[in-house]
Amino acid sequence: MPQLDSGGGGAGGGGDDLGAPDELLAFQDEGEEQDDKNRDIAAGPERDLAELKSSLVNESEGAAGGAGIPGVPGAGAGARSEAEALGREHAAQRLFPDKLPEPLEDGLKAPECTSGMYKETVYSAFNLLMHYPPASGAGQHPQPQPPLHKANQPPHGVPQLSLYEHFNSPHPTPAPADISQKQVHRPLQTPDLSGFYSLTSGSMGQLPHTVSWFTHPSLMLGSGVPGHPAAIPHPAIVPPSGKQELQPFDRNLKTQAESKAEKEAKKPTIKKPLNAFMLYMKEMRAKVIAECTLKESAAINQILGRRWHALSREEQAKYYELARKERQLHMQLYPGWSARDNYGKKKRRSREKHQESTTGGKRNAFGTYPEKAAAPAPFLPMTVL
DNA sequence: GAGCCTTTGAAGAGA
DNA sequence: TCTCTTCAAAGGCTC
Repeated sequence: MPQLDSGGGGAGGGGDDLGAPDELLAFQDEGEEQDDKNRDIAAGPERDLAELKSSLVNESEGAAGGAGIPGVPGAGAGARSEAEALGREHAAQRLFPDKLPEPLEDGLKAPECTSGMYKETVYSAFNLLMHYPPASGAGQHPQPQPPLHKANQPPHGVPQLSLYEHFNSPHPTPAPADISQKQVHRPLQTPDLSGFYSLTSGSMGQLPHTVSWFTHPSLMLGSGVPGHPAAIPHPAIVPPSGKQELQPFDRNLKTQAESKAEKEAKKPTIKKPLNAFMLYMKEMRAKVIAECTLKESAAINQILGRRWHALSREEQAKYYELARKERQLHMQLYPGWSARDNYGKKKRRSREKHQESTTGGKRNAFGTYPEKAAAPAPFLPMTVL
């Protein structure tokens, strides 16, 4: 479905039915955009890069002055020209030292961006893709391959693995314990995990073998992994708000309705599978941070967004395919899960507040600022005054 | 400490 | 069917 081969890539070949139409659409669109993209890359990348760089300079270096206000379009534009002048010379080199196919050329780094900060142990695209087979046959499951790097160890020390990484890691054992410290709910952990890790596919039949060591209450209830004695969650599962559960004696104080509501609220959240860009971002974030000594995710994401567009079709196809695999795996792990489950949980933002204050200027989900701001909000329960 | 910012893509909701 | 909205990650920042 995801026509990954159509682009002459060869990265595809997955024959699954879970391909998202978006991929095809994306590529179709890019078929046209690609020209622009290539033109962009070939003709004037430095200009764009310089602009981006300058804005980043404003944000990162000039943050104290408050000249660059992240999130406010046009903010810091005054300082931009100055920064442009300063940064134009180095921008392209510094931000995009990779005119070559990016993810696989870690060895090339702009000198000014490699001030000893870059560490190849950080999750890199290479690392991720090493777990991802070249799709030699349709319907085949990926064979775990030895990673080039020893560990996926982000700077903060907590392994951040995608589903695919997680389940295909040849050394999955330590991950759950570490992850659980930060973001994973561990409902039924037993001390006898070592043997559990080594379980073979068994009932999980078609999943990679490493999947089997993972179970979760939701899984055990609904995914055909009945009777597993222990649960080892994976990165997609986090406790709500990352908070500790109430102690039993606390619960006794609650009314039944309250406890029920609480119980509902305390259900571990199953996160959405990462899309292609998210996977790409996760891979390249550390690299950008290292190269440009940036830490603000907003700025980093801007860079990554541009880099994403600068990627070749084949390179993007890798991530689309990877994302498709993640979705497939996610689907298998949580058959009953729907994105609806998390809908509205996170963003209870005061949209009314925003609309009141920025009528006409609020950025929509597509990152643009629609002129017709008077468009009626589909649901605004609080607008009754 | 919750939420914002910023990106793209997937998917849900509603017209 | 189309448009709009929300959520995925991330970490500094603001209130």
